Amino acid sequence: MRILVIEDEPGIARFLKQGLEEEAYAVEVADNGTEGLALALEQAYDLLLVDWMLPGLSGLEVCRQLRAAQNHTPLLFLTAKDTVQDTIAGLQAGANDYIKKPFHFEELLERIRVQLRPVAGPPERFTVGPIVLDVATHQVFRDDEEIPLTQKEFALLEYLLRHKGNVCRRQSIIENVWDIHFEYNTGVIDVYMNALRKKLRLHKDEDYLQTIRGIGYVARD
Amino acid sequence: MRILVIEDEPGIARFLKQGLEEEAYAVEVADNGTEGLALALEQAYDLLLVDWMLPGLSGLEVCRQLRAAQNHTPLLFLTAKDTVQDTIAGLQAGANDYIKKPFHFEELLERIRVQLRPVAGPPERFTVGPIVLDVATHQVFRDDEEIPLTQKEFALLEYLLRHKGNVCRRQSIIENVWDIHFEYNTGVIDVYMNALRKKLRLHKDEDYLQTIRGIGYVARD
DNA sequence: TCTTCAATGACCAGGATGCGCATAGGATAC
DNA sequence: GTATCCTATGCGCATCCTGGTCATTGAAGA
Repeated sequence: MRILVIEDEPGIARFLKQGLEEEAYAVEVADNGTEGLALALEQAYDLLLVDWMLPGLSGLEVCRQLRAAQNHTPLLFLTAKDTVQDTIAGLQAGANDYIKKPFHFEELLERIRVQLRPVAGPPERFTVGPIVLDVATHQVFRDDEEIPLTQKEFALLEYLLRHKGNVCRRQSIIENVWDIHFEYNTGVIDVYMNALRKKLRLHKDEDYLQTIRGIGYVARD
Repeated sequence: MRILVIEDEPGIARFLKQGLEEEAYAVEVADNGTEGLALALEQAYDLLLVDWMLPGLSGLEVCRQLRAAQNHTPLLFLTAKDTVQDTIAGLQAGANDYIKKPFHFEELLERIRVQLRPVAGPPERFTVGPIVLDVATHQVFRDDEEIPLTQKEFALLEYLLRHKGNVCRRQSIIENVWDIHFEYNTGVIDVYMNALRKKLRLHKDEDYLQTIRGIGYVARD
C-alpha cells in the first residue's frame, strides 16, 4: 500500500514516514502543496495524508483540486487547526477524515486502516444479467452453472463488472487489468473479450458486455 | 436516506433525531443494544449512529456482531469515552468513524455526509431540453429513450453541451472535436450536425441545436 | 417593401478507412 | 506436458469523410 504524506515540517514528516514504514506501508513525502498535488495526480497512491498549512498550495486547496480532477484517493487531513469550521470545510472539500494534532499514532494508524479496508466488505459479488461473479471464491456463474475462467479472463470480467454501467476505456483496462502504464498497442483485450463472450455463451442479443466502438467496453443489464 | 440511532439517553436521542430529520434524513431510534442490532440486521439502513455505553449489548458488541453477520452498513460511534484504546477498539471492530462527545452537530453532520457520499464522483451529465448526455456511461437519451451515437457524433454533442449557451465557432469545433489545428476547409461538421439532429429527432421548432449562420452552432434550451 | 442573388448550410450517396471480431499458432509459466 | 497468455493476421462492417446538389438565408438594390 502506497501512502503519500504532504507535510512541510521535516520533523513530523520524518516521524510519520518512519512509523508508517514500520507498518509496511510504502511512504513518499512531499514538502509543499504544489508538488504534493502533482504527485497525487500522476501516481496511484492508496492514501494521502495531508497537512492543513502548507507552503505553496494549502492542504484544503490540494484536496479541492484533486477531487475536481476526479481523483478519489482517500485523503486524511492531519492538522493543528481544530475549529469546527475547518473540520467541516475539510470534509466538504472531499476529505475522508480530519485528525487533529496532537494525535496518537495508534489512532492515526487505525483510521488509515479504516480507509484502506475494502469498501463493500467481503461478500463482493457482481452481476450482469444471468452472470454472477464472486470475488471471494473466484467463481463465475451463468444461470447457477459455474463457468471456469482463467485468471486474466476473470480479472477482465471483474474490472468490467466493478464499473458496471460505466464505459471502461481500453487504456484504463490495459492499466488496471494488465498493469501496463505506458502507451502500448495491442489486441489482447479483443482476444479476451472474445474468449469471455464465448465462455459465457453470450448471444448476439445478450449484450451484457457491450462494445463501445473506438472507446472500450461496458457491462450493462 | 435512513439512519438508525442506537442511544439510550432520551435527551441525546431526541436531539439527534430532531436535528437529523431537519436535514431530511429518515431517523429511527433504538434505546438498547439488543433491539438496535436486531433492527440493523433486518432493515436496510444507510447509516448507523451508535452510542458506546448501552444497556443490553454494548455498542462495541453491536458493531462486532453486525460485521460478523456480513452487514457493512456505515457505522459511527458517538461516545463520551475518549481514550485512544477505545477509539482503536471501535475502529477495529469495524466502525467507520468514532466521534467523541461533546461534539458539534455540524461536524457530526459532515462526517455523516462523508460516509453517505457516493464513492465515485458525481456523474457528469449535460442536458438541453429533452436531451441528456452522460459522459461516464457514454450514453445519450431523449425523453429517457437511449439514442445510440457514434464516437464522433457523441464528441460533437458533448462539445456543444459543455458550452451550452455559448456559440461554438466552426474553427473551435474542428480543433476540439476533430483535433485539426491548421486551416482546413471541410463540410464534416454540417454532415454530423445533420446526423445528430436526425438521430435525436429534433423537429424544426425544437431548436436546441441552433445554427448561427456564418459562425457556428449553439446548444440552447 | 419587394426582388434578386450570392453565400452558406442542409442533406444525400458512395467510397475509403480502420476498428473490432475471430482464429491460429508461438511463447511462457506451472 | 499442459494450461494460459499473448502476438499476428485476415476479414467484414460500422464509421467517417468527400463531393455533389438542393434549400435557405440575408443583404443589397430597386
